[in-house]
Amino acid sequence: MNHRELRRTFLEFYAQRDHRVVPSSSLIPRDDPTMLFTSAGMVQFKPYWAGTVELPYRRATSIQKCLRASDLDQVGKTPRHGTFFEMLGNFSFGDYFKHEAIPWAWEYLTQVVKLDAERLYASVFNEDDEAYNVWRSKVGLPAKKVVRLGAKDNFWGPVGGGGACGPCSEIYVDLGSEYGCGKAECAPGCDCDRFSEVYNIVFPQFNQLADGTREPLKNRGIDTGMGMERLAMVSQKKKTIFETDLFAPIVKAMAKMLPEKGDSPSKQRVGLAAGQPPFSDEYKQMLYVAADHARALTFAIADGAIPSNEARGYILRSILRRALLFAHRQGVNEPFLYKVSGEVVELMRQWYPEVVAKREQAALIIKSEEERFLRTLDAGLERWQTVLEQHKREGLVPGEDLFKLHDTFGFHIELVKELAADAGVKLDTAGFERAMQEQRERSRKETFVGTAGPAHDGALDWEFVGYESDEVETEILSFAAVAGPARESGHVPAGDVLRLYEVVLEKSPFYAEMGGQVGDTGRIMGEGFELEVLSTYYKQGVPACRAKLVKGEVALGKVFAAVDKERRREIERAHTATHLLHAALRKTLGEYVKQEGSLVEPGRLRFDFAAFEPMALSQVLAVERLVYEQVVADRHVQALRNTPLDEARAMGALAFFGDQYGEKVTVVKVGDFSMELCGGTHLRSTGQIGLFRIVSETGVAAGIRRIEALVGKAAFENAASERAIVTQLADHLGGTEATLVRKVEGLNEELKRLGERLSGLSAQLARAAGDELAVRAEEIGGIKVVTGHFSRFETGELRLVSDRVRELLKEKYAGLLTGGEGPRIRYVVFISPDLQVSLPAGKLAKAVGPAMGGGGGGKPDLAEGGGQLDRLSAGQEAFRTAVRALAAG
RNA sequence: GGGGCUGUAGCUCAGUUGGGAGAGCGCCGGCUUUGCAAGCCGGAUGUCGCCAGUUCGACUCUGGUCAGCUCCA
Repeated sequence: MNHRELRRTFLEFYAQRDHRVVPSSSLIPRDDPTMLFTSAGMVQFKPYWAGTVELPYRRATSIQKCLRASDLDQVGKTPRHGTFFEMLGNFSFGDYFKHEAIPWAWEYLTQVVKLDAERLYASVFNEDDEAYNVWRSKVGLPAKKVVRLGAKDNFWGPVGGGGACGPCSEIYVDLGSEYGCGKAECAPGCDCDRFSEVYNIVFPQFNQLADGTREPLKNRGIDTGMGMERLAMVSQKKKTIFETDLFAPIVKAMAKMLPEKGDSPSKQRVGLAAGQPPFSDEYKQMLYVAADHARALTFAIADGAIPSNEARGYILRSILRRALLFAHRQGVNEPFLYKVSGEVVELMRQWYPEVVAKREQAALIIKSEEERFLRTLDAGLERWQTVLEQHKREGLVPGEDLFKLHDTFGFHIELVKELAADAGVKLDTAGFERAMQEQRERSRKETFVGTAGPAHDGALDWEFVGYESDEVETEILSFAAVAGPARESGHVPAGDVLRLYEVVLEKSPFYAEMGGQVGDTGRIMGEGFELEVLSTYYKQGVPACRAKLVKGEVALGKVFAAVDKERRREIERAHTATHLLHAALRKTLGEYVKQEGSLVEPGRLRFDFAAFEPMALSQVLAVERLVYEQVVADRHVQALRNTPLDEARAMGALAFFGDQYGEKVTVVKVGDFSMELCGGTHLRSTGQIGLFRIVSETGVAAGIRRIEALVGKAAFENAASERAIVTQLADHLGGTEATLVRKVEGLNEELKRLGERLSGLSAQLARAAGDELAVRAEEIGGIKVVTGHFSRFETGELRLVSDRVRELLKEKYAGLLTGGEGPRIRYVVFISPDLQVSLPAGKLAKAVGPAMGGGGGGKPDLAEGGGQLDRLSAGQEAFRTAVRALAAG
């Protein structure tokens, strides 16, 4: 079956069995900081087993985009490893269990995909007799084809920091003994490539808490995953996933597109253009690596990730770099992945409209990242050459240098190993590991590591009431003492305990950081105690207030909670303004403007969006004007809560980041100007924004622009201080505000003209002074000695004088010229070339300077220094004495 | 969050015991040529990332800071 049929038949198979077909969620998991990328099909369903949300359906099936970088170094080297993959899955939430899931999986593989049942095997968890019996009696597999395995292979999860987990049962395909290790005991679960796992059926039964303990799941059920790529591989009877129709068109297009270049190894390829390649193994590996990595990059970027130097972005960067390194070894030295990305889009456009929509942006981002890395690659290769020169003789490159290459130039040890093999030198890898270990410890030591335990057990019944109220009488449901970051706790006097707590309220008016809007601060007052709330954030799905105890002792029970109203209003100004800005950008630049990220703080906001080029000043002004119009029109801000997602879409509300929203959403409408999905807090009407000012428009990455703006009081202060500057400028320059610009331009020109005139005049004066000094030179023991003081000359002019004197006296001369009006003066000492060895100017200055109450130094022919005017004659005397001493011999 | 490297003309970069800011390309003007490619002559390019400190004197040394690259977390 081709990949189209596999997708269609799988979804149909389970749809016929009453499963809701759910679209793939974004590769970037919503509000789950423990995960960088969606790495399994079940990620979007995690809460359904936990029972923390209402179930919209009890059976679901999906084809989920996934990305795993954990086996990055295997990709391209083995038949079946990849970073990006599609996961086919069927799911049950408190509905059917092992008795249905196992036979269905078997039926799909044998009846629909028509895999040869003879080659299929099953595995179950050691202790799972139930699953074992289903395989034996219901499916009818003989005992020798059902293998019992340990927790390593057949106990699944949890994915991320915690959640659903349980035993699993897997279906393996025997690819044939030629793939195997040849050992007699080779069977499913063996490390070799013979038995390939295709269908993994997980039975989520437990909920794992952050501390590692497990409790029974509320909705036990089924969670399956079948890698699209491996399924295609066995269905299409290919040796590797890269030969399936998921990769072959990409690989083929790439082989055509890579140019024959210079004297690179790629030149040796024969028959490439015909697409019938006798590729070398290395070349083939490079194509596979690039095909996989281009898929990962294209999809991740389409979902909003951007290569960068941290966390998620860094994984993308590593992936991209790896592809380029493989290509580089094959003689490819220019950006090409971005073109491959286009092929990826072509192949997948039918199922993933989001990659089509973002294709230009993805290509742009990949290309600029490729260009950037090719530059560092050059710098690193240069560094490698110098290191190589230094250590070629002993034939061993020290660990420190290896670390440096890795640390500073991003040259992974694997790459350096290849380079070393070419150059015939060995590497001190032990020393390298030591240096890496040291760096790890340095980092760890400096990093603040989390707080003690969780402040609650995750089963609290709380409610956010901050949309309506700033203050509320409520209860503390749970609290726990926490350690502060090193900085926060650093100044606690010895013996005193820093009194920081995490507090969970039953009805909380405090907005917890989410969707770019920062968390609230405020106060919580209870019986005999008072807490100052420093920040509010979600911890395991529950809003927690981080608070400092300012009085008494914390206790559960009744409290009065009050948000810092003024600060909250400033935040809401920024948030409502963000919506206006977003809409104004779309009206000004075009509907293609897409929000990429946003930060909402008291009085200020940051808004990142996808755009192709910097905004013109006129566009910035147009956007500001549009926002202004909405502010003065005082539009009503309306929040439609609990709107079904489909309905919100139908209304035309802007939604971003794929489908990371729940089934019920809040739509925020500002008049008829803006409509977005948003869970944040807002003003009642736009007039409350007061003042909105864009303060910068910059680039943050290829294809991404960033606008920073101020609102309310901060905007007012900003305008006020600008006016103060303009007024001051006008005062100083003696013009009006209207003529300022012309005035400054004029001054600049005049300054330049005066400077030119001055340097011309000084040159003339210096020349004349030199003429006179040369004539007046006194003789000391055959050496022509020149001294002179010029109160209006600086060092530069003094040097010009000395140049003229040199020109006239030719040889056997020594000069000391001083300048400045005092009390501090400057001097230069100059010596003829024939005397520079016996009487270097630098040495002379060391004698003259101190004599004048200053210092000095310089080169043999010319030295400079400074001193006091009232000790000028002492300096000149010291100078003559030194010359006299030389003359005397 | 913690390290390392880099920051000099529009671009690519030189610039060591701290002591006159440079090269190539590009740009502007003129000349030469029927035109083009080019050639010749001349010219302007600069807060040496920013702020402090040390020093008689800082592109150079020290500290801080910002930006880019890179590694670790």
